[in-house]
Amino acid sequence: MAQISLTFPDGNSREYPAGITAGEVAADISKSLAKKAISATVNGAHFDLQWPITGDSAIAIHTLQDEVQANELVRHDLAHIMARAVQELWPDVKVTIGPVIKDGWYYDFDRQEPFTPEDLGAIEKKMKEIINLRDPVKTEVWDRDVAVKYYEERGEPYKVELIDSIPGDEPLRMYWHGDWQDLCRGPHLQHTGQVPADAFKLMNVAGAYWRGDSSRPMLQRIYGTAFTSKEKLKAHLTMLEEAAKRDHRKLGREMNLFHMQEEAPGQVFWHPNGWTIYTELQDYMRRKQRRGGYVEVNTPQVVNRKLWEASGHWGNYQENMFIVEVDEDHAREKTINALKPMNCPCHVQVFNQGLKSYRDLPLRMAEFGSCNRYEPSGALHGIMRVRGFTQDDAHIFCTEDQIEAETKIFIDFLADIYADLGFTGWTIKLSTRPEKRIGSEESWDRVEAALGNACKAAGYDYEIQEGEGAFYGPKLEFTLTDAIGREWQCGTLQVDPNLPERLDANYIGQDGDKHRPIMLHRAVLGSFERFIGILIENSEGKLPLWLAPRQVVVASIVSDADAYCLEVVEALKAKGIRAEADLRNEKINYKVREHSVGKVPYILACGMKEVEERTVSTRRLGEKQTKTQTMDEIVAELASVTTPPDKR
RNA sequence: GCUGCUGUAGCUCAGUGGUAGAGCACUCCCUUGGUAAGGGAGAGGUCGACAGUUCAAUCCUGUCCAGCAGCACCA
Repeated sequence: MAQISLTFPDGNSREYPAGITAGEVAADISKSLAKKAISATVNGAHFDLQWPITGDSAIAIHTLQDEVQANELVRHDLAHIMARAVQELWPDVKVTIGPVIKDGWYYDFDRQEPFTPEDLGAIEKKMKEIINLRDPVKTEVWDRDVAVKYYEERGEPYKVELIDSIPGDEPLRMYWHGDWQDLCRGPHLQHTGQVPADAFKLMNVAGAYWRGDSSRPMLQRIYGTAFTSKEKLKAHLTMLEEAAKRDHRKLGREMNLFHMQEEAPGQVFWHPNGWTIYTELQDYMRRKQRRGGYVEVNTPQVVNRKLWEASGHWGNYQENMFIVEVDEDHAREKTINALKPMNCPCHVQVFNQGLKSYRDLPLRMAEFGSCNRYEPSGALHGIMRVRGFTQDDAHIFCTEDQIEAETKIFIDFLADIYADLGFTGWTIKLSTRPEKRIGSEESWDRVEAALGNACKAAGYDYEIQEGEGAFYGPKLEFTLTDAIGREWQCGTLQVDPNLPERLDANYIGQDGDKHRPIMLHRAVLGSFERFIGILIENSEGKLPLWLAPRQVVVASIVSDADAYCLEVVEALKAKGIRAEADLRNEKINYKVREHSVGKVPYILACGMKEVEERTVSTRRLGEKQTKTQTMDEIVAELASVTTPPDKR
């Protein structure tokens, strides 16, 4: 038999007969490795230990210590083990697919009755039994016809459909965990006992459409989370609890920022505290935009359907619009309007007033545009996904030649704002031409290149999302990473030659002829509502000083200090600081606790000592240490730390 | 929109086929206390809405509304 040479990660290589499996190689190295080995990477691809190696290769044998591979295998085997457990408990349940996802896996089942939380407990118990069986994992390559026939006989239509969708040249692999069998690409562990039995947990059940298609049957999806050790599972569960503490819906209530109620689903009732954040952020954005060369406009909320027909929204977006019918007296027919879901058509109307010259371009037209969209009920989520919201929207009217420069200017503008708001980690994605599109290939070539070049010129890399652009033009998406690693797509820049065409926008060029401008739709925050939700979750409610709704509370320790507390509050207010007094008949411990829970960044306590010395006892949120400062000192300090970043 | 779950006091949640309870918050009283909950008393609810079953429904059934998780959606 031919010999092959296998090179190990340490650079050493050994000769083996061709067709040897990674498991046999592990056994050749040591008995303990043979036992601990879970899989192997051969020439960069991840295989299980049963896979024969046919040529010279670089090989690395993995154990549970190799986090990346171990997580994948453990989660993948757990998906199979769970499916087996479910079928052992309820033999009539049909299996579908069960992939590995971030932090775990899921498996979709077709079953008449819903799974209950008690069922999850039973499944988990059964899974542990299966793990303890230490059933060897076996694999075979099957002929398509055999596999189809097998699944047809077993009444597993979903598997048959899956086989049909696997390309004909791809071998069909079958895997066994004991007697239980599943169609699977692999790789898998040596035996079920290699799964750490105390490092997984079934999380929840939810509906999911077969193949992600809302016109197809809804299946029941069970989610699980798994790691390579009990400690890592525990750390993950703790992290989930931490994330729950940041929930903006919970903090919004606790900090008295806003509420929502049945009569206005998906719309926000902003309370004084929340509205303070909103207006501070908006004032900041307005200052930035003015300095960034934008003109600000404001356009109507309720607009006749004629405009939406002309813009194309009536045809493409109608089910997402609030339609308003007005039955005017003596009118022959009802007037039909729609609440604007976007600002762009209205901005073109402003652009179209008066004849524009090439000298007017680029024209950066901004609006804090209040929009209403009839979002599907299931999509609503706190203030993050709402039906009424305000965008930090702008449209840049320009020539095609100006796209690159305008894009670069925008990226710099956005980077500056994200930095001011405390987000340093963010990425750019460039979405390119989709299959269904308008416009010439040459124009797509030029515009996509312009966006890419602008990113590079601004000093940023970007990831390409092939085919994800709008039908009329490519776009950039700006995604920021929050304090606990979650990603939020906020900023966007979209190239649009279509709407100016539909709404007949034009300008007089240097040549004296009429020309069509291009529109760049762009936003930095996205919507104020969603962005404030992100700010709350990112900061766990401890907002930057300049955005904190209540910046200082001056709390009296004894009632004889009340008058002095009011004097301190007045001195702070005179500097524009949001200060209030807490003169309630409560102990200082109580007041400190309450305002700490309420995320007030500064608590100034005053007793008779402070009254006599004209000082305050300063305590910053989260610090146990207090410090005594004179009134002048604290007023100056707060005036400085509450200054918005663009005014520093 | 789809599947499942949930809806009881301002908040967090118990509970029962015979019209309801706790803790915190709130109001009042006592207490003037030095940096994360001092003590006492009181007030507060058409039990999400509408139908049905029943002598009787907050509880059982149905429809609707809203929320939660996931899916789908986010021209």
